[in-house]
Amino acid sequence: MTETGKRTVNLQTIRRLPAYLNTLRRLNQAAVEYISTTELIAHLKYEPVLVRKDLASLGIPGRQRLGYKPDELIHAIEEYLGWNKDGEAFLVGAGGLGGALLGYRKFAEYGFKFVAAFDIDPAKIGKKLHGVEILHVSRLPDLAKRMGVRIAALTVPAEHAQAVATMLVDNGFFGIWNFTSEELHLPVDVVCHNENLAGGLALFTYKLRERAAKEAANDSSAD
Amino acid sequence: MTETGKRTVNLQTIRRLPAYLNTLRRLNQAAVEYISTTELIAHLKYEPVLVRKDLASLGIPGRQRLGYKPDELIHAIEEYLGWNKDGEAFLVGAGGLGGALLGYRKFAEYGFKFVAAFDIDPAKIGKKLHGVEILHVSRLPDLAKRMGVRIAALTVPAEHAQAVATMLVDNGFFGIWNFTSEELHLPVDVVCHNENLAGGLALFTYKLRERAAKEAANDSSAD
DNA sequence: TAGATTGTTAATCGATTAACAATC
DNA sequence: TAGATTGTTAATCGATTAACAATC
Repeated sequence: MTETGKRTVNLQTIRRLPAYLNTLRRLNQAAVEYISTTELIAHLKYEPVLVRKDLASLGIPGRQRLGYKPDELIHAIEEYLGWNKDGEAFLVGAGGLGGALLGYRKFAEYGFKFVAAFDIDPAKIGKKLHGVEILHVSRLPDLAKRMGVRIAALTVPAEHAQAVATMLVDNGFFGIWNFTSEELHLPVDVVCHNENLAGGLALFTYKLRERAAKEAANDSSAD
Repeated sequence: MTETGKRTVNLQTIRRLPAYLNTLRRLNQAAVEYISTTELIAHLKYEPVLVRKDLASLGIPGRQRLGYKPDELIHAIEEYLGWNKDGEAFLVGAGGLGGALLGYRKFAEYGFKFVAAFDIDPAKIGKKLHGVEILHVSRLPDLAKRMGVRIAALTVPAEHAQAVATMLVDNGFFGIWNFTSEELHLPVDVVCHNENLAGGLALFTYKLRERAAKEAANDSSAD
């Protein structure tokens, strides 16, 4: 029974950690010695208990009446997420979304970096986008081997997603951050995380309709 | 008691609906008369029960032994999400991510359209990005009124997010699709949906670390 | 001491999955 | 009829919230 007991990581906690990290870093510049959940929720709008539970899972203790030491928390979050050591990834598909990701400044703060970008469009090859050179996909296998990169963000058109993903896996990649709307079929030991923009839009428009319905109900009851 | 009973919308179902919509549309081109959950899960990898529950919430019935009529489902999903009538929105912040959203083809399929984009960078004003003209933010209030647009996607730098959001609300906007890492403080009747890219990265890198840990465990037990 | 806070255990809520009945 | 499927009710799982004890 090699370490089988502790199975309870809250995935939503992990989703929230970067938000804590952002606010903590900002507040830390003011060089405060302690920060309480009360202060945190003034910026993030979570329930106080939720924050304390989230922070508790980092394993670093707060001090009653005072709160937590911000830099301790910051380190603990970075450690927990593995954002303390630099992660290098390839970007495949240097279109609109791909370009946006290459230009996304915050990644540097999170210890994440795109070291090369790939495309098949001859017009793009050889050009630089936000300081990252765009290469032809045919060069990917060789470069991946030489640079030891085995993680990639996938921002190709949906119809090529599966083929490109398979190619990546065949070349030893074991982590794919999938920004396409395609559900990828991959070996079980490959980590794949789907971003799903359409799902976000669905939720947003649904909330809008709900609001509209509520408003209509109020209007009719008001006369 | 005006219609208070039925409070149980599954938000995760809503998130998944676009995935069904995509596959259904594609399969519908093959002009099949019926499609079963068995066929759907060959493309999407959800549990069969989950699919049936999701589809059940649309209120349209399937036929035993056969499945569902794809075009019926398509219409029902569009209706359910409000994607049958065109939604017009402004985009505020024509940087990398903003540009990517303007160029995102799928939005058209979802009945969603950006009719104007705004920025403060003089170098961008007047130019067109993916067919959408970029205007100075100062023109936003007037245009919003004239065009009747009250929904916006927010892709400005984090430090301006709150100010711009407040400005939007002051000008009658009631829907904000927030792509910044900032948690916005807005009146309760304003619908705000956060996209949170950093949270996605956190989840992805966490899964990667988990995989690495598992692999290390396997390696040591293998010798 | 009184009060603000952490931190934990139990209760609740929401979503998924299991079991199975219904039926074409 | 047998078999594949829909569709529903109950069980389970995971995450949030409520209640409260501990303490500086």
